Amino acid sequence: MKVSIVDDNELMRENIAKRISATNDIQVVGVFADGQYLLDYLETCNSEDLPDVILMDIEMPTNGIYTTGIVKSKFTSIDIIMLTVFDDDNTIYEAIKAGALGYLLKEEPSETIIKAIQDIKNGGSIISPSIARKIIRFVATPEQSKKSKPAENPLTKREVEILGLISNGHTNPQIAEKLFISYETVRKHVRNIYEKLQVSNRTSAAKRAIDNRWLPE
Amino acid sequence: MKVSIVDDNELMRENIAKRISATNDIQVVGVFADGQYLLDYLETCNSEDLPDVILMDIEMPTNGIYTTGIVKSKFTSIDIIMLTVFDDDNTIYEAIKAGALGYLLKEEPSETIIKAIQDIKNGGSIISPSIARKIIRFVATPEQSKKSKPAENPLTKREVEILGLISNGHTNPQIAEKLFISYETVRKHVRNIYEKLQVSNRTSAAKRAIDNRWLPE
DNA sequence: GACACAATACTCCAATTGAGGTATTTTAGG
DNA sequence: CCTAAAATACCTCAATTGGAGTATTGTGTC
Repeated sequence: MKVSIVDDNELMRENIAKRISATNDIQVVGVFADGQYLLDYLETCNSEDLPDVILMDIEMPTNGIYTTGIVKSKFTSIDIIMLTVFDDDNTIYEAIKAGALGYLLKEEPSETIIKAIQDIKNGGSIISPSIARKIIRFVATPEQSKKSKPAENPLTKREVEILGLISNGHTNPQIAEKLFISYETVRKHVRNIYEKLQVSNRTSAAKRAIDNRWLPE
Repeated sequence: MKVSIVDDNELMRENIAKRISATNDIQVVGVFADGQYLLDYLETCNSEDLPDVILMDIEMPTNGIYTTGIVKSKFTSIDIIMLTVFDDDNTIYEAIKAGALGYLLKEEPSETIIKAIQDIKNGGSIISPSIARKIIRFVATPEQSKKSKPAENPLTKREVEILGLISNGHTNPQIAEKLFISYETVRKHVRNIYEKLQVSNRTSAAKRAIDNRWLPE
């Protein structure tokens, strides 16, 4: 299996290369100090010479996340494992979005890196435990709480109900019919809604309701 | 470290118990055939006797995902590792949502299970490689493509611009002023929008625009 | 340069909406 | 039981909106 390594620290990349090439089914076919050097190299490669797996550092002039995105878009068969010291949520998230299939901290022992390379071509992903925990937390976080917290809803139950119908594009006569109340009553509710929300038309009110997730899905 | 095991297969749970209790910092303090039995046990426990970690199977009368949710809500200090044969996306996702911090397939060797138990109290998570791959794919999937694909946008650039202002609650006179065009022209655009979208009021039009993500964020 | 389409602008009419009231009946809590 | 809030209902007037036209001026493409 052909593996390339990208890391701006010379000692580190040579060290990793030596450690993993001791395994007989792994062959290091390229060691680069920057993402751009890797990209240049890949462009010159015959497809049969392309690496199967790339171990990618992040902090480089042409950074590893950007490089990962380019590699995955141009060479879909190459799998990428991030090998870095970064463990903040955003870096992890961006790396995965860019297409990384594994994420290891540099502190991992050689056997783990080697297992990651082998597993990745088998459809598996190896992730350092502390990184895995952060990814799990990310998945467990409800969609809406990732965004800003909604404002408190000052409306009554009936008002929310009517605002929901407004948001769906219903007119006042349609709402009256649907709720079995008079047209004038609907209008009164609507005006009360406007006053509470400090708006003066139904589209603004609908926007507030949607933005704040006041309406049931 | 105190570990409990929940699995409806007697052979399996005894087997796991024997394998992990060979490690001297792990002590099996409860083995249950169903989630409900575990919950009953936890209720009777003094807090100092509660397990630190639970290995949880999924397929049981009181299923493991439900049980996980209850345990995490009542006993926040207990960490839960799923130990199961299920590897479908939805089961994994639901387990994580319920609060599982680790996810292992039953095929994993004893050392991996033991390492998972030790790591979890250290702030790490161990996930079987094939499961990890699926979680990574999940995180990498763009938010919107998890939902239905948006319809093709039949509107012109100017129409989209105006629909955007409508969606923000602007009136036609306000839009006219903002775009330096006449009020009557705005109304013409708006009517063209309605015709193309087959709607007859601005709130419906705004809803379509938002639902289909036609507007820039 | 011809042609389609987008963008601009206007008129007229009817329906809906927004803003200001008042008033009665339910509902929920103390 | 009493009271406050919510829900109901109605009136009036002005502004905005929606629907139906017509017409002129870019703009880009073949």
